[in-house]
Amino acid sequence: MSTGLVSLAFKDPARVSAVRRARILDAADRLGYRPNFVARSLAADGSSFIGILLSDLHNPLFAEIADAARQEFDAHGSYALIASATKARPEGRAPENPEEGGQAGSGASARGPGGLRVPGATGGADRIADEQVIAMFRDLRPRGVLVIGTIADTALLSGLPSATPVVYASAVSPEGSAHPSVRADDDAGMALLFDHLTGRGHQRIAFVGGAGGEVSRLRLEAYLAQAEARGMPALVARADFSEQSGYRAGAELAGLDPRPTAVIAVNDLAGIGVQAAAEQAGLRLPADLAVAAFDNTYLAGLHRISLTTIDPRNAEVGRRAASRLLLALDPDGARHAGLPRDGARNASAPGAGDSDALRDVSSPIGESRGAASAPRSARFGGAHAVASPGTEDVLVRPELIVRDSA
Amino acid sequence: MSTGLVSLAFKDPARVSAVRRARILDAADRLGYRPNFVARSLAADGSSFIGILLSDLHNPLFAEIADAARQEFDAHGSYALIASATKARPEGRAPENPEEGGQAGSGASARGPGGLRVPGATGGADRIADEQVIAMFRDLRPRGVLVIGTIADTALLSGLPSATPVVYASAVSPEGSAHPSVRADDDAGMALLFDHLTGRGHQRIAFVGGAGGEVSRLRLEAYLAQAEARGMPALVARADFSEQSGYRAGAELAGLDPRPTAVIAVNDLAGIGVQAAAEQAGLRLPADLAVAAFDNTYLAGLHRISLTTIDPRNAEVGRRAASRLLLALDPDGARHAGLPRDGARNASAPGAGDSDALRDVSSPIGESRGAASAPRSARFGGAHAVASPGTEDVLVRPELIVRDSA
DNA sequence: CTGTTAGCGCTTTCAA
DNA sequence: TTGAAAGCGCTAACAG
Repeated sequence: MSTGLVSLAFKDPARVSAVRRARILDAADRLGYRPNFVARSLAADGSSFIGILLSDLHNPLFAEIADAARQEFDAHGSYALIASATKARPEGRAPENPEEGGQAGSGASARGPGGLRVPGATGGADRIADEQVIAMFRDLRPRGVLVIGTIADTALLSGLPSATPVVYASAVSPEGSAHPSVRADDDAGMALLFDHLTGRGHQRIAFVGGAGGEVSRLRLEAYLAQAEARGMPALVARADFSEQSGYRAGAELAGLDPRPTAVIAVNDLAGIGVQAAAEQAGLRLPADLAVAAFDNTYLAGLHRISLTTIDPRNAEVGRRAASRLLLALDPDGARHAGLPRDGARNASAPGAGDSDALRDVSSPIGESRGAASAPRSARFGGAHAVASPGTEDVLVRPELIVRDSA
Repeated sequence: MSTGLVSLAFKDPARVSAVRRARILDAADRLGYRPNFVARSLAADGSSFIGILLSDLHNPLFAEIADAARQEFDAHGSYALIASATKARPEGRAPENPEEGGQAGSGASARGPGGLRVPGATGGADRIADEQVIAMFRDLRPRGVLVIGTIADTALLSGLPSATPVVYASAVSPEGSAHPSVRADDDAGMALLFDHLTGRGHQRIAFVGGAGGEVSRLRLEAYLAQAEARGMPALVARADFSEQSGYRAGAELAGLDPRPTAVIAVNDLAGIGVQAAAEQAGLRLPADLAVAAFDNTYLAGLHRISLTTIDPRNAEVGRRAASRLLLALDPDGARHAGLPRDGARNASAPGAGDSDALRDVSSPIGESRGAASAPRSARFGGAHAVASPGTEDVLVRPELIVRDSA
C-alpha cells in the first residue's frame, strides 16, 4: 500500500475503503506507528492545532483562562498547545502578576528585576529568553493563536502567516493591533463595587492601586469615573498588585484624619495588604474599614481573609475568547466534520449554563481603544484577506462576590 | 549560493568564508529570513532544544521550578520550550495542587472532577486532552526532557527516542522509571519542624494531612517517623491540600481533650485552614495552638497569615534538575561551543551562591524507591545505550522559615 | 478508491 | 570552501 493511502486513512478515513482502512489502522498500532506531527505540519502548510500562548506562568488567573479555552477548543474538535513565555518586564516595573509581588522574601530566588533575560549569543542586545519558544511556536503554524495576558514583544507574533487569526484574552490588545481582545469589564466591576458599598452607607471610599501596569491604571480610571459620576470624593493611595504595596497604602489611609470608611483595592493581594495594615492600626474589620477588591482569586475565599471582591469570570473569558477564535477560523458557523458537537459539549461542561453564555456582553468599548474602532464592515468582509469576524473587543460582565470584609 | 551553504552559515559559521558569511547573514536579515524550526527538526533528527513539560499549570510551585530551570538552561546556551499538560486525575481524587482545592466556590468554573477529558474522537476511551501537546512535543524530538510534577500517562513519554534523557523535578519518578528525580527532602523538612517546635517546648504535635496524593502520604510517613523517633505521641487528622480540608481537620483537633499544642500541616493552605478553625474555636494563635506547614508559598508570607513553614527551595530544585539534565546531555563536562559559559552564568544569576549549589545534597533515598536502587555502575556505563550519569534521585535540603504562627 | 508524483524547508553526505 | 543531490515523514494534487 502506498504511503499516500495511509496518510488518507488517518486524515479522512471515510475516503478509504473499509478493508484497507482496517488493515492500515491495525498494522499501524501493531507497529506502534503514529503520524509525525512535525512532518505533517511541514508538508501541509499549517497544522491543525490552535495555539495558546501564555504570557505568564505565575499568574493563576491565566491558568484558569487557559483551561476554559482549552475545553472550548476540545469541545469543537480542535487541538490546543500551550506554550509559555515569561513576560519580559521593563526594568524596574512591578509585576502585573498578583502572586509574585507577594512572594515570601526568604526563598532562594535569584531572579533579577528584569525577568528572564540572557545576554544574546547571536545578536548584541538582550533578548527574551523565550524567543525560542515563540519561534518554534510560529514555525509550527497554528491555525489560530490565543494569547493570554500581555505579550511583551508584539513583533514576535508578527512572524505568523498574516492570515492567522489572533485573539487576546485578559489583556488589552497591543497598540494598533487589529486583533480583538476579550476581557473582564473593569468599569462594570467598579460600578458593582460602588453600588454595594454605597448601599451599605459608605460615603468615603478610597482606592488603592494605579501602579504596576495597564490593568492597574485602568482600574484607577474606572474608580475616578465612578467617584465623579456619583459626586463622591476621590481618594487614591498608590499601590501595585502586591500585598506589601497594599499594606503600605493601607497604613497611609489608616492614618488620615477624615478616614475613609471603605477601600477598594486594585486586586485581592493588595486588598489583603490593606486589611493587614488596618488591623495593625487597631481598626476593626469591617466595622471601621470595609475592604473590597478585584479578581476573586482563591485567596479571597480563605476563611481568614474572606474578602469581598469582583470575580472577573475567567472561565467565561477563556471560553469566549476561544469561541471568538473558532468563529474566525470557521466563519460559516459550524457543521464541518467529526464528532457530535453537542454531545461533546455537554459532556465536558455539564452545569455551565452554556446556552446563554453569549448574552451578558456589554457593548464594545468603542472609543477607548484604537483597535476597537476598526470598521464594523470588516465583519462580513469576505473579500478581505482575513475574514475575521469583527475586531471589536469583547467585555465580559464581572460578578460581585460578597464576603465578610465589606 | 546554494541552500546548503546558507544552512552552514547559520549552524557553523566558522566553516564558511567570511565574505559569504557576511553576504548570507546580511541578506538574511534584510529579507527577514529565519531558519524554520520545524523543518530543521525534521531534517536533522533531533532538535537543539531541551523540553520542559509542566504537569500542572495551576501549581505555582511548578512555575518557580520552571523559571529556575529555564535560567539554568539559558545560562548554558540551550533552549527550552515549555508545554503544559493538564494533569489527568483519577476520578474523585483530590488535586495535589495546593491552589485548586481552595478555589473560591462562587466562580464560573464548569470543570468536572475528572479534569479535562474529552470523549475520544478516534479511539473509544477517554483520553487526556493534552495528548496532542505531548505528541507534538515528542515529535519535535527534544534533546532532553525535564518533567515538572507528575505526568499521568507515563506511556506518553515513552514515545521519545529511547536515548533521550529525562529528569523529573518535584515528583517521584513513576514506577520502575530509570529516570532520576530531583525534589525537596520532606523527611529533612519534617525534622526541621520537629526541632523547631520541640525547641519551643511543644510535646503534643499533631499532623494534618495524609490524603490527596503521593506527596501528602509521604509527608504523613515522615511525620510518623519523627514522632516515633522522638518518642512522642502521633496524632493525625486527615486532610488533603485544600484550606477547607485543613479547616475541618483543625476543627476536629481543636475539639480534642488533651489538645495538641502544635500542628504541622501538609501544606500552607491546609495550615491556614487549621488556623482559621482554631480561631473560630476561640483559641489564640500561636499561644494556644502553634501552626506550621510546608511549601512556603507566598501565602505564608502575607501579614495576616505569617505562617512558619518549610521552604522547599524550588529554585534550587529547578536549577539542580536542569544541571542534571545538562550533565546527562554532555557527560564530559563542558567545553563544546558557543558563548563564554561563565560569563553568561554570572550575568543571569548574580547573587545565587552558585558555587556551592551542589554541596547541600542529602544522600540518595536508597531503599525508599524502586528507581533509586538502580546500579551505581550505570554511572559510568559508557557501554550502555544511555550513558546517563546516575539514576539516583536527588534530594534538596529544605529550609525552615520561622514566622509568627509557630 | 488507489497509487504516483511532487514537494514543505531544512540538513547532510559527497564530489568538485 | 562550495555546489548538487538525496532525503527527514508527511500531504496534496493528480492520474489510473
